[in-house]
Amino acid sequence: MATLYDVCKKTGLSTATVSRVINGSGLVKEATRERVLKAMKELNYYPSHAARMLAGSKTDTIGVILPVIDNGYYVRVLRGIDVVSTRANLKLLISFYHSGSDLSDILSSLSGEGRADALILSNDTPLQPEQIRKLAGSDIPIALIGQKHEDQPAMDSVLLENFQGAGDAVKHLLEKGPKSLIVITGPEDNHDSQERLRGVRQAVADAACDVELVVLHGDFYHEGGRAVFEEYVKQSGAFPEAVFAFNDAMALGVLDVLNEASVSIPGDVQVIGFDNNEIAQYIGLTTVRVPMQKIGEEAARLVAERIKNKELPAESVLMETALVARKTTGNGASFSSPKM
Amino acid sequence: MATLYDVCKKTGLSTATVSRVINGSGLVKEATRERVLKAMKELNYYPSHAARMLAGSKTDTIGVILPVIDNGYYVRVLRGIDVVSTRANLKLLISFYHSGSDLSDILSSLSGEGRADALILSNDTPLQPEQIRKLAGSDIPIALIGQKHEDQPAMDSVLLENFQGAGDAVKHLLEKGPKSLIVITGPEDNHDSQERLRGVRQAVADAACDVELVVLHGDFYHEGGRAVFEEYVKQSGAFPEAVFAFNDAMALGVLDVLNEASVSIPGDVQVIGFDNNEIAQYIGLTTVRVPMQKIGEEAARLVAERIKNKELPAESVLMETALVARKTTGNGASFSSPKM
DNA sequence: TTGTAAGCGTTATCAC
DNA sequence: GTGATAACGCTTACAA
Repeated sequence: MATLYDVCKKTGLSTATVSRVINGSGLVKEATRERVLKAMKELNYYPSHAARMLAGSKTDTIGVILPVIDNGYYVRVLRGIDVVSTRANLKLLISFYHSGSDLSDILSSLSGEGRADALILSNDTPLQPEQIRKLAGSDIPIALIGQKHEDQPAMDSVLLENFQGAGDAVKHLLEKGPKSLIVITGPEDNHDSQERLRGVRQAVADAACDVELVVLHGDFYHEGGRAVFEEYVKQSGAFPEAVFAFNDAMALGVLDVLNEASVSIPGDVQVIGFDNNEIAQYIGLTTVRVPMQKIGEEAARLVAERIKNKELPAESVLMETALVARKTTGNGASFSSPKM
Repeated sequence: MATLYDVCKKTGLSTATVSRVINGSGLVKEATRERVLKAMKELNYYPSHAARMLAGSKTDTIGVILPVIDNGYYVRVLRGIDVVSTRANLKLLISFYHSGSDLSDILSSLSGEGRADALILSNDTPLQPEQIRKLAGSDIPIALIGQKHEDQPAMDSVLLENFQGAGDAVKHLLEKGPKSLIVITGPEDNHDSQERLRGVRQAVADAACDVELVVLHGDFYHEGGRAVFEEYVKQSGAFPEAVFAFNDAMALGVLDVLNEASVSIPGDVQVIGFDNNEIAQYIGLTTVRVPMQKIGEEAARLVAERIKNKELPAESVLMETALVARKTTGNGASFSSPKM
């Protein structure tokens, strides 16, 4: 591997000058510049990332921490992060965590060992913002996705318009004047879920009609949604007229139950999900669109800016959601299950 | 940030000794060891990754290069890579490329700048293995996914049993004795697609029946599959009795056309895809399962081993595929489109 | 505009 | 077992 010294030798210049042309910093005569560039090409020289990190104390790397991906959601977020960080010439060091992994280990190796200049941390973390800040050290910029934080320094967040989105969903459902409305939430400590529930309550109150609102506690999983809904149906002995699941996966579980009982959708029961995932689009599930890629883009933008200027005030970006009305609430052709 | 020196100061030991306990290398008296460990905790010391890289010339990082993910396929592969690399204490530096990005840039920054100890490169690369090797330098271990290579040093590969899988699909289709069989391939230069086509031809020959085999050229995309099939139907003025699309996305395109024409599936037309993606599972598309996560695991295993021992002979792992018979070929309940 | 030289925080080779 | 000390390949004041 050719080193900076080799380039110096070949050009007869000092390390300082060669370094300057590599970094585009400082003033260098154009002729010199070209001489250096030429030598670099000829020697097939690439600056050692390790040495630059050590001497310059920056890594050009963003550490990304995501929950284990298998639902297609975080892939899109990741894609957004990638788009922006590539543009900013930042590499992505990615860690996935699941219930078994120790998040503090990940944080310390990313931040403590200095492998990254900034962190993007997605929601569903078992840690509170304060703990994250403590574990990651006080210096590194952090962007939190889907997690609220109160006054942590150098900590940005990308939030979702959950309240609004959930409200829209409920309004849409109430248009047909159902007597009962079931909502199926996510995990109790999930911020998104909490906000959605607030939105639901508000919308029901605003509607000033007398639907019966029933809140069922789900877990954001298909099977979980199915189970909790099935249980409810069994208990109550009847189907509700409207169901709003706080994500698409659970809505699919609800559809399973409905289809198995040959209930007409949306004739007898309307169903709405949240996310607008691939299957929702494919089968025509009415849902609330989440701009996943944009979320990633914003998170990356925030940390990229904060890397350049650490003094920036903490920013909190709110991402828009939008109701996508489809067949399961009576828009377009009638819904027919793919799972007969 | 506390440094090694701080630990030395605090313990009265030399850098050599402290370094030894950090790395678990060399002999250190147990009492000393504990003293050091204690000091590290107290100082909240983490070894600088940059310095270790520079001095030790290893990065503990695998560079992963994947096509832009939006089909859920590579997420699963990534998950597999993650599982194994986490276990081996290797971090993942991930780059996505798309037609617009310059793969050679990615390779040089990962390998040339020494950011990674090994590379995992997924298929659909515009580059040949020889070019990849050249760009990445001759030293770094590389595992190729889904790409054959001839005798590149320190280059492993993870291949798929495409031939077999495609053959199984065809056999399954021919059981009902269709008069015509359409296959829709991927891009012409795609290795997987080529092998699948070989498998198809062989199976048709072996069957020794007189199906008419028609090969349509697709692109692995839903819309592309739909378009090419629609065109065929228009030209021929009739529906074939069996369709084998070389991935699930295109098979969904075929189903679109069939459903719009209210053709009975599998009564009139049988359809098979390839991949076993989420939608295929959901709607009951017969397909060939690809062990995506296992592919990632194998790739990571290969490079992890090669990092430890560069002299290992090049290895080529063949991953099993398996036919998953579902409704679109008459298994289970009859198929009914979700997209009426 | 260019050069000198002092770090950056480890690892590893020798000695002791 | 432990300690000096020389790399590792760059960045960046400070000089010139």
